[in-house]
Amino acid sequence: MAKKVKTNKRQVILEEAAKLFKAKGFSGTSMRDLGSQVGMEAASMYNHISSKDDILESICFHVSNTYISQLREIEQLPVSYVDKLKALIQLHVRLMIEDGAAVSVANNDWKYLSDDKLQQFKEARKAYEKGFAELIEQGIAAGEFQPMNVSVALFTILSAVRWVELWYRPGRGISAEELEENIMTILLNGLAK
Amino acid sequence: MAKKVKTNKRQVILEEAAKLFKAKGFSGTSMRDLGSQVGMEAASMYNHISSKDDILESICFHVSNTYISQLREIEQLPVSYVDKLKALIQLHVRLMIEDGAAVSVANNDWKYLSDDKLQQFKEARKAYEKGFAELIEQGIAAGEFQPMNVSVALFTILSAVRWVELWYRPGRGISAEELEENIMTILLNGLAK
DNA sequence: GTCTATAGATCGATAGAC
DNA sequence: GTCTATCGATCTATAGAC
Repeated sequence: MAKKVKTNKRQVILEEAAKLFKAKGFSGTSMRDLGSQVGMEAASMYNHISSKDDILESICFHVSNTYISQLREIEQLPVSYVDKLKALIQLHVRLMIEDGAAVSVANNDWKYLSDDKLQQFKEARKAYEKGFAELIEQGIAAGEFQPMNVSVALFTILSAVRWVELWYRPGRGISAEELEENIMTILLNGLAK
Repeated sequence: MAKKVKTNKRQVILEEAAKLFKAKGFSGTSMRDLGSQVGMEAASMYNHISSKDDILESICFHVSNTYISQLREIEQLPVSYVDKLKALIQLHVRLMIEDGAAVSVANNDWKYLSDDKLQQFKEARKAYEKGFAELIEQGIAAGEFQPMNVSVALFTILSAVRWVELWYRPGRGISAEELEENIMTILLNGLAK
């Protein structure tokens, strides 16, 4: 017997919630808003999720887990630091394009996580930033990058890829590949001639 | 008779509101929260402001007006395009450091502006981006910048300075000047050796 | 101009019928 | 598992005493 392809209703709720949270913020989105987007009464959703906080947690940790596991893979690649940095920039641009709403929520609404989950999320983010920073540090030590303040470099890179969330639309006349290339060129080679 | 130095209570409300909106978002901040921060009952603040939306509008348009008027000045300077770009990056870093809470609100909570004000704000932002983009375009035409996608360059620059809002603390062991220099170097010359 | 009290709307979440 | 109905809390804003 073929396994039933389960269109998990919880998953639908999480996806619509990410879109609404991105558009109106976690606090600005009511369970009634979300219900009408999902096609359900607010009360009915509680058969699939346990609370509004539950939704936020699922979205945020799904994103942070994805980033961290991908970083671990990139760290192990037998390539130059320049290529590792390129791979990371590519990762950010692609996650932003493929799962932009969830990434946006993890970037902007994580602060509404309840106490212990907030702590967990901050630690996950710190771990990610630490791994990323080490990669930059090693790249400088290896002579592949200019000597510079590692924190400034790290956050400049992380921020430079974040605007994709606010700006990118499929019909904008630029493909994901072109976008990655342009951003990488600016970050690696600079704007000046 | 000396003119009374007016410690405008409205101004205090706006400043505390910017801090709270930055920390908890516009929707996540209640008038009671704000009142207790200001040292007043929520109801009493309505003698100084007309609504919660009024507060948000004042903050957002104060910021957008500042950016636009400064851009107009920089446009008129008799210097190279590289120096104009440097002046703009400096402007962003300094406004972020000096008035970070308000800038943060204008960056993140403008979407809660009510209909007509939202329209106005979007137009102001578009005007700013247009002026900034033209500066990049002219710099490319003058041979000072690498030929590249102007929109990508614009938003990479704008984003690269935004993280300062999330990261900068006076005691972080880096001055505003060092910060500006580091960011300018990365954006103009790139990370690669 | 600040307060207490509260109107009126809306919030997250639950109870219980079906 | 979805609905209607509603609880109790909290929201913005106003009324009116002082």
